[in-house]
Amino acid sequence: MQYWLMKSEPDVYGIDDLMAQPDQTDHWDGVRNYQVRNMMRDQMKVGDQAFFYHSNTKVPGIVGIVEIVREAYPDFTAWDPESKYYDPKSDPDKPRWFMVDVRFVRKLRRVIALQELREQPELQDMKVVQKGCRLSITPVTEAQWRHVLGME
DNA sequence: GCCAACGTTGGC
DNA sequence: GCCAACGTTGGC
Repeated sequence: MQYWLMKSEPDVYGIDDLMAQPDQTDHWDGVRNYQVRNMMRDQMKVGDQAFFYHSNTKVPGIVGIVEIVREAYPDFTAWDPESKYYDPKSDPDKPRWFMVDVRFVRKLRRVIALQELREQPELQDMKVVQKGCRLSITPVTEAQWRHVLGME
């Protein structure tokens, strides 16, 4: 089992939006970065767990936990001209972009702010605390996962 | 294949 | 809203 951190802007799609879905499950659409696509497509497995992270907000940080419940399949928003994720270069016969389905597991008892993560010597190597990290999905080691939960 | 220009991300 | 970081695009 692997661990991940998945970023989303709460103004666009926050953890409360996921909780409001039927089965508290939704697809993670809109990934338009090749590195992230490759991780999602090649490495993410059903049963993996991920931190749900709120970015671009007053207090960015980890707010909850989700689980991968469906492995990568084509991101159909790439073919929808009405979607803001529309990509005319994605050929339905050879999909360029992929998404997974995630299910809400729980909220953390409190938000663990990016600032706090940065203060932890044990988390120096965590991708999300590194300068200039713009990937919306990053891997988390088991040690990092446990450490974050210990801060809750 | 280089690289400047441009666009996006996301913390602050 | 600013701007640093960095990915993508496209001319050459």
